[in-house]
Amino acid sequence: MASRNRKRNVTIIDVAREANVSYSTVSRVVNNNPHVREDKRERVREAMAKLGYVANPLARGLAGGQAQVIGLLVRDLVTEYVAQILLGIDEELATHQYDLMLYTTHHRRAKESQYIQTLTQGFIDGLLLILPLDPGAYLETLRRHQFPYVVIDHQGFDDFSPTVVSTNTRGAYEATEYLIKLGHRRIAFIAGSENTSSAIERLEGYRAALQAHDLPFDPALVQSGEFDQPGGFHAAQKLLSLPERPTAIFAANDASAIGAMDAIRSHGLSIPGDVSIIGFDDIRQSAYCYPPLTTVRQPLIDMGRIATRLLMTYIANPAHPRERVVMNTELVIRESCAPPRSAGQA
Amino acid sequence: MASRNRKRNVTIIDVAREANVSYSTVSRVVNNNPHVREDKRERVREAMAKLGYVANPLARGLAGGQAQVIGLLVRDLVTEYVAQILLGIDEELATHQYDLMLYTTHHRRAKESQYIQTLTQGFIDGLLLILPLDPGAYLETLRRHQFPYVVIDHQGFDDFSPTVVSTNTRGAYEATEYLIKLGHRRIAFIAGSENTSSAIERLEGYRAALQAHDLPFDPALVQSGEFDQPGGFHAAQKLLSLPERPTAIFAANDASAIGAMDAIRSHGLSIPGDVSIIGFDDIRQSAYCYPPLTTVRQPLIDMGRIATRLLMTYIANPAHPRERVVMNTELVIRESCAPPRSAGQA
DNA sequence: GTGAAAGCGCTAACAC
DNA sequence: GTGTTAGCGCTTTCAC
Repeated sequence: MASRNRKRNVTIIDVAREANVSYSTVSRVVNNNPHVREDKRERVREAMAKLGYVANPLARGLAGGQAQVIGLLVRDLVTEYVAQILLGIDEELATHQYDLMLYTTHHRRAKESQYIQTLTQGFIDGLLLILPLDPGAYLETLRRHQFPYVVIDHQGFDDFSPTVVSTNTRGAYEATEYLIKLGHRRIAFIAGSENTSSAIERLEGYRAALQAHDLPFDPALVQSGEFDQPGGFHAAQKLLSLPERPTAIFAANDASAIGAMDAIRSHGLSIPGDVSIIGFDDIRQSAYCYPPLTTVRQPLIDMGRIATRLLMTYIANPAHPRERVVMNTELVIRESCAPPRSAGQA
Repeated sequence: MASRNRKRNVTIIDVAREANVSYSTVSRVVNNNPHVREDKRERVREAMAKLGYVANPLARGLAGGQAQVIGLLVRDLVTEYVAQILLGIDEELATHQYDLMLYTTHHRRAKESQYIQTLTQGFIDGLLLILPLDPGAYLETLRRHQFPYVVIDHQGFDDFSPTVVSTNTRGAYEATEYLIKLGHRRIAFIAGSENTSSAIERLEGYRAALQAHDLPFDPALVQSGEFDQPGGFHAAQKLLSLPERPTAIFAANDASAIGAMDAIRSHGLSIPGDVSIIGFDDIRQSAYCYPPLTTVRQPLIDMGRIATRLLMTYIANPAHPRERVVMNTELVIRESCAPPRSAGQA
């Protein structure tokens, strides 16, 4: 264990000596405590500037104050989905003088609760969770610790958690309805990872739209795509090998839609001529794939931003009532959908 | 300032009491210090397990130990380029029991040095820097503090810094040569942000290839694309308005290449029929844009991974000699390049 | 309003 | 090998 060769940094004590006050006064100034006379406050400020004082977040955290850091718990960093949310978080954070600690679970449940343990020790002041794997296991812990947190894109289970979600069901409904109105009758669905509520809700939206338009729900037309590109590819493979091939595919997210597009082409079929395809999320790739993907836009950046804003509120004011924010999705029509070849029959 | 309602966590002292040893012994066990008798070590381990002890990183850091956290200093999170490197870092970190602290400068130089100040206070054990803006200003500070760090994708300025880079010059040379061999004579270059060494080196590679093949260097054919999509778009606009239009464009990165593709199409030109285009990086979008982009692949994930591995080495062994790792680039041929229409003349 | 002093949980000398 | 103890830099009572 190599010993740290840390040069002594300027501490609160140096500042106190320079300003000729006790060091608790310096602490008060640093923390904007109003009980300091104006002239002293000024003197301290000058001393801080002169010495180039920077608070030590470690010491602050340890002593029970704010570390000025929030944590972000995610499954992985691979997806554009997470990247976009992260973008929003980061942007918002910049205006709050907070830093970000990244906790990646790499899809292992055990890691989630393990992290939560460390977290509540003062290293971070609050926690953002994107699409948690198994929240039941530890949201309770967070609440008991009165630890500020906000969940992004997860609902169900738990009605007490502050959450930012989007209108998954309605978005899926609209996407499916769009295909129906184009004249499609055999519409397949590439589902997301089971037991994520967004996946479940999108499936619900799909079924609801079918039902509303008196179309039968055929379980054979639903394949899991695991929310990723390879998953979408394989799901589409199966769907396209069906005796009665679907004329349109609705994928539960863009990543699996893009995988599905590969599969469609590898079957020698054209998009949207032979098969229409629609996704969900509107990640950057979707506008640039070929043909540009029609999709349900989820305001990911805003979701990250708003979740962060909520968290900041809860940190500043622990008594603040916890909210649940629902963001609107929006159908973005590009070029991957067309009426089916047999549309005339409709 | 809301006071933290922190429930008392299990500390080293609780473990010591449970195991009936002094708490420095517990500390030794936690830190794998060999000077502990096996039976006591075992007893401590059991006590830790029983009580569910988790070390407090704050206290460890403060007391001069390792916080088990490394920092990552980046300009922004917007780009696939950074996202890919981050991916590699994250993957490698997972095998090391280290966590990641994210510092985003949002392109403001002042923030960079401000961060460095806080960093050297023990919050993190080491620092990774991606494409630093103004390293001269603080790499010296880091060195003086003997603070472990690794720079990704930056060279020049500074010969003492451990670095991971790729063969920018050679990659650009090969890309340009590829276009030349296809028969192109008027090859434009969309440059990256000035004063980043990778941008400079890619320009060098481009010039060197022209020279090697006895083609004149025409400054009018070089436009800055700022390494991003809008930048690439505007640069291409200018290039395509030139009296003698280039038949091929080499963009200093994929993001600007994709922007350029938009511009080419908006001029009513086809790719690669009228204009060939080649990029640099090989981000995910490149394989999925239309037509799929020929590009110079830079092993971004590996660069992140290797940089992290180096950093881990330096943290564990401060005396370890600092290295400079150069990663090979590779030409990835897809469908955005073809011989010029007038190739017969060549 | 302000200072003194007691921790926060831990590492690393230092004794034995 | 193992225990004792002095900090690390700060927040927060508690007196005055």
